[in-house]
Amino acid sequence: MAGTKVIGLMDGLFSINELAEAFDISARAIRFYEDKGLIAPERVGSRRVYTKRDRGRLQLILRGKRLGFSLAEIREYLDMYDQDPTQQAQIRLLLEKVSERRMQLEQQMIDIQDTLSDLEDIETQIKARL
Amino acid sequence: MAGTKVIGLMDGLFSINELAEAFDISARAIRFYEDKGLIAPERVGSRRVYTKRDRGRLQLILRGKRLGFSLAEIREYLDMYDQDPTQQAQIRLLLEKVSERRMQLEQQMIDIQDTLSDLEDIETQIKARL
DNA sequence: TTGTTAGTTAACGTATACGTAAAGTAATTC
DNA sequence: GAATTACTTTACGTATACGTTAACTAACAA
Repeated sequence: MAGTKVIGLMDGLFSINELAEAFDISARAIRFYEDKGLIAPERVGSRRVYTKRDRGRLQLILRGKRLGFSLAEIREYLDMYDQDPTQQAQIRLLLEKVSERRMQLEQQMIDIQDTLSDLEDIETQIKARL
Repeated sequence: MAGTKVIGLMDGLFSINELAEAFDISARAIRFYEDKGLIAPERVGSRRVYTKRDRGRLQLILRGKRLGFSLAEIREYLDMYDQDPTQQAQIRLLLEKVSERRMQLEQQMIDIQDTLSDLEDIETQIKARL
């Protein structure tokens, strides 16, 4: 079973390598996310087959990573999405985390500015010596 | 020698714990940075004594960390600052790195926006059910 | 003199997120 | 039927950034 074409996998279905390529990550990474319970594709024989929904989850995983959340945290939020979306308490918790992250980003922006301005000073000094 | 007050340490001089407290990091972390060659305080006996300049370096280290640079990278840039500041090539390299980081931050901002907007959708749906 | 405090070095331990073989299997191609 | 392709599971390895004892030392207070 493993190592076959599975004939295009039908519409809206993807192989692990298709997703890996699409998102520019390794297949190993995707399997790792599965190990950690973040995603659970169906199997055709032993091979993983991903639906559009799985693809969407993967996208959320990657967004979470870019935001600096750990896989464990991302897992919690994915589970949250799966459950009844009326669980307001959890949504508030997520809102809090996102807002924390936003503050961090704002600090980082300041750091970038400070660094750039240090660099400008140096460049100015260099030019002054010429 | 170790375990003394060192009588305020004079003006503009700091103990490891003073710096740890000031920057809200552990003394262990500061020693770790020293191990990695990012900072090199003088000793009075066996105890570390930090000057204002050391303090400045520490601040740069922490800024670098907030920007997502590894300690190894930060070390390179600190070394750069130490050397002749006319080494334009290195400054350009740093400018590149900072600019890369800026792009990442911009992506993160987009991710934050996307996440917030997902959350808004959920909240809207919740309210619609009431 | 005995604590107490504030430090020291040395070294093993920990978490996260994969990378990287190694060895095997199944379907398709030649 | 042999080779190739595209997977699969298992499991050890790696990098980063410290945390955490453990055992020791020196100055000062009581």
